[in-house]
Amino acid sequence: MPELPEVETIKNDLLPLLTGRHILSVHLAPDPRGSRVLRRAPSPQRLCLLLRGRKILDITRRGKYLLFRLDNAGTLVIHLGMSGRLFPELAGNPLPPHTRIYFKLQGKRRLVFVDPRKFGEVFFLAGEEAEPPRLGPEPFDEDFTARRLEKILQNRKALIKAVLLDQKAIAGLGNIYSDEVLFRAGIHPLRPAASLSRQETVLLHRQIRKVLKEAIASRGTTAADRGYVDGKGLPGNFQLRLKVYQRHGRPCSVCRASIQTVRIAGRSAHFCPSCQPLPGCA
DNA sequence: CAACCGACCTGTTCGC
DNA sequence: TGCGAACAGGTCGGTT
Repeated sequence: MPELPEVETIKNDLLPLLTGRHILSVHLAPDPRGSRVLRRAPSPQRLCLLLRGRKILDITRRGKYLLFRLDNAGTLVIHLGMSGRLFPELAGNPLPPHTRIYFKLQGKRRLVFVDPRKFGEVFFLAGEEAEPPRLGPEPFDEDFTARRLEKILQNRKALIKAVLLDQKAIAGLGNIYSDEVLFRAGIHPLRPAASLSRQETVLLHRQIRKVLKEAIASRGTTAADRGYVDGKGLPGNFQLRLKVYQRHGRPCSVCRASIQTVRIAGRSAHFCPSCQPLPGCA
């Protein structure tokens, strides 16, 4: 569930604590069904070999992925999945429940990856600027223009909500922020992506950046049923600013209409039927 | 290839 | 009150 703002917050928290430090060793928690956390990694032994003794030069983010740049021209990649938490803590403390992997670091800390639902993943990519494949443009990159978004939407047959969730189209949006962005742009989630006007596309582009920026400033969203915490173990604040997500049946903060839910692309989409009208429907 | 759907996973919520 | 069913969702892989 951590989406772009949550991953960005964690990255910013970890950056001053971890850059310049060495990874002393890698430890995999025993798992009776095999280690799902390394399902895409080379192999536990090979990963250990690649990481042991490496210095963390920098930490960056691409979409929802955290990228640890290492001094062997390689990149340790971590995706938090639905329930993943990543935080440094003092060695010697008991490992938290659902710890999948941890890294002993230079100094008295270790970096712990906790993930109850096992959707998260750790792997290694060769290359100084390697990044996970098949990701669309980064919302804050210069080349993500309204024009580029227009091209992305025009070529799609899917609904706008489904396209916003597709990481190959745009990287970083998940269910929370796609709902919130559509609300602020006044666009119904069931609209076909290709049906948006130029004006609507420009508005959507603006709101993607605006909502993500606000959410980063609020240190992410810790929703009712979600255990997101930042790199310091603290919850975010953006849940206080949500307009539609998980507000089914409650009054819209703008027009007081009842927030509704519809199923799209296997996800629940929340929207205001009055602020986000569907053309052709009364 | 784009679109769609089931599988993965477990803590929480819902319904009888 | 209790217990099982349903739900939550990011990504992958298989199918159409």
